[in-house]
Amino acid sequence: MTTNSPESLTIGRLARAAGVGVETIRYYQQRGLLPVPTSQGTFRRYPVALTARIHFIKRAQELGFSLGEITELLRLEDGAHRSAIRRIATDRLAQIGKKVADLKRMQKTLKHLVMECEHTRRDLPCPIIASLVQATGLT
Amino acid sequence: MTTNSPESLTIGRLARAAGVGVETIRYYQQRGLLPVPTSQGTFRRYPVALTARIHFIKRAQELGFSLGEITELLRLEDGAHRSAIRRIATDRLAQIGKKVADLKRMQKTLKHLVMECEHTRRDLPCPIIASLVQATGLT
DNA sequence: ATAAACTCCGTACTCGACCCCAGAGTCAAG
DNA sequence: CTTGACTCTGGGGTCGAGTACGGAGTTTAT
Repeated sequence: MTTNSPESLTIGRLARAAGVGVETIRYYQQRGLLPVPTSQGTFRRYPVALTARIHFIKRAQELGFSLGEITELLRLEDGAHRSAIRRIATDRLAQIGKKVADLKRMQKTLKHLVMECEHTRRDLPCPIIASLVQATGLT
Repeated sequence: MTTNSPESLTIGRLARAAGVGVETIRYYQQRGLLPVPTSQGTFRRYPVALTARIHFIKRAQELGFSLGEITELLRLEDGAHRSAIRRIATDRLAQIGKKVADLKRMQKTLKHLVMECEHTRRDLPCPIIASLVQATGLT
């Protein structure tokens, strides 16, 4: 009996099908993102459809959602609670906006410092270090 | 006799002076960012000047440098190796640029999805969920 | 003189998203 | 039927930047 029913996969095959590691699947089970099938043999069998769920998770991660937020999204997966879903997305957007602003501020300052450093005479103190030392005289 | 020699502080006073926790100082010592004074009594005494060093660290962190990078910067603190310092800074700039690009991509996709979701009829599936379920239609 | 506050030391825990390992059992192919 | 690839359970480790804790000793203020 080659139990090659295309309906169900072992965890390893599911992992390969979904492009993740076996440990990732176990971890998602632990976190409640994936169901743990009741094993009828010694080994558990996973419906092929779970690959779609894993892809969902991965795509959501690419958009920067945490596994906690993704758990929420999966709970609302039927799409019935649109406003709740939108809230999760807009919260995330706010986080992203804040982070981008922070990074741009850093970027601006650093760019400025690097340029200054490139154009300051060698016998003067490095402006990058100087700006970090700032008011208080270090060294 | 108030033994308030203004030259040296206990770790707690140094921490308060620098605006960090005592544990942070110990952690920085462990990481080699701060020297461990040889204690002449039972308790160690810290020169006031160390507050400047801690401020240096904190300001560098605000620019997004990791403690590892800051260790490097402190090693080059004399400002003699300007090109090495610039390399650290430009490396960091590259990281920031990459991160900003990533975040903007996410932001764009998410904004688009939220807008779509707001303007799609209630009887149709939520576009946010739909986009996660389906194959990657994201940039 | 006594209590509060502090210091030292070491260890362990936090968060997030996993990865790696060991040992025992099991399944599928040749 | 053997071999090798797989699965199960359970636990530990990783990274970064700290935070928390516990107990013993010490200093300081009253």
